[in-house]
Amino acid sequence: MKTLTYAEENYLKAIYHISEAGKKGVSTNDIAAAMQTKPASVSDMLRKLSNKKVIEYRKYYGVHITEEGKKYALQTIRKHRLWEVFLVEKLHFTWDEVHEVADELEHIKSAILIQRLDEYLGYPKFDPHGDPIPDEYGDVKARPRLPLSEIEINGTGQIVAVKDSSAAFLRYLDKVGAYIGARIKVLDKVEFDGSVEILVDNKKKIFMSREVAGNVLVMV
Amino acid sequence: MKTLTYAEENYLKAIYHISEAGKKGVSTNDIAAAMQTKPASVSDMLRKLSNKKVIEYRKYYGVHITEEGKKYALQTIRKHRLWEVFLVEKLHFTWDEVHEVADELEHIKSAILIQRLDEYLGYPKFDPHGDPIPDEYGDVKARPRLPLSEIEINGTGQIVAVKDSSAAFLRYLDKVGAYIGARIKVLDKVEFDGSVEILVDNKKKIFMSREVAGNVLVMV
DNA sequence: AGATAAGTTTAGGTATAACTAAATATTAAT
DNA sequence: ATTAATATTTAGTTATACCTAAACTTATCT
Repeated sequence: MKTLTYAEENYLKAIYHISEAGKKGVSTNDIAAAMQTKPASVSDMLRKLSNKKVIEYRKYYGVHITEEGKKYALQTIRKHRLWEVFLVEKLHFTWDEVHEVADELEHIKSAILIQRLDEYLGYPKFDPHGDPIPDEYGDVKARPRLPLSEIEINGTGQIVAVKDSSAAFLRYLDKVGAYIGARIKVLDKVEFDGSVEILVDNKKKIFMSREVAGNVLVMV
Repeated sequence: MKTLTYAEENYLKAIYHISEAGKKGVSTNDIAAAMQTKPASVSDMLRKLSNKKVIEYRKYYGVHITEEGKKYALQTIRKHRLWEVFLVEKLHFTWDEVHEVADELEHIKSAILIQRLDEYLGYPKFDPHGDPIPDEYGDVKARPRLPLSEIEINGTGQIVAVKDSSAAFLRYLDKVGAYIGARIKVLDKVEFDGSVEILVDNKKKIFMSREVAGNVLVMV
């Protein structure tokens, strides 16, 4: 069991997320953008992470996360998402308020704390944004999901996650009446601008632009 | 609102605790002992804390915490103790397991988090060790308390706190049948070694050495 | 292919927070 | 009032994690 610093955990988490999205080598620039830092700082860190064998690093050719690195990344993600559940379900945070706080809480080291928290929350499988919570071995239950924009007319499903979980986007969703867990039906799709009309929970009709619908993930 | 680093918060908390106990200037050596670090490191930190005006520092003559410093120290103590209540009451930690974890949790920055946690816990006034929880303005409800060793024969009271809250000491107390909140009566005091015989909750007779009894605080 | 652009790394510097060893100040003891 | 003991500070070093500026590598364009 290696000990990673906060910064190392954050970089590893970012690298994991980027490689999950793209499925190939992750570039220094992408990491710098995700971490809101400079490429030079990223190069420094990649050397450190490589020494700790949590990534494979070939200069100028981007990085791949190792199996061991994935394990650490998933532990951090597990902690982050469990704390998000806690904040929303127990402390009544709204789902757009939890991110920053969970980003701090995810680094608390105690293993027993996370085990007890998990138990206390009733072993949740998904966080408030609909993202799956890895179990203590790093296994994730993936849901089959599609962007709302790709569901055909009269297709139904349940909103299970969002791609862009920025506070602004989440607030916007709440405002128009969409939320994780909402049952939806696509009533109409406008050809020329790609916007969709959907029915939420069989009672509320709302419109969404192609941009928004592309960021809302639905389990069909 | 200044931002203090984790290390600065920890030093300030230690300085506050030591000055509360002794009521006068706090020495570099005392701080080094409390922080498990070297005097040279303490000197470094005192310069930094002095620059931030949270302590008054005269070289070679120890430090005094300022009013502003006290405010920050009490905030950290408030967070520490609220998290301890959470760990014991919600996650069923025993009172000797909470210290290390709370030492990490106390540095989480979100003010709204602490406010909501306080509410969720029902605005507790004392932590699991019986120590008072400062309110959001730093006000503490102090309980009048005496070491158990100084209570006279037939005197009664309630265990409200311990001076030495080390895990070993707390486990020992639990083992002999003492705990925070226990109602006690002093049955006998042995002259030559200072040990005491006490009755816990009107049903269990236990013995305590002078050392142990001196570390158990009783509200009379 | 050679020039330019884009991406990445290195070199050198800053701040935090620790350390050891040496120097200095204060306090206690004869 | 010196000396000795204790306490404290300074100087110099290390490690993390960031930065800017310059150098270098790879990719792209004509």
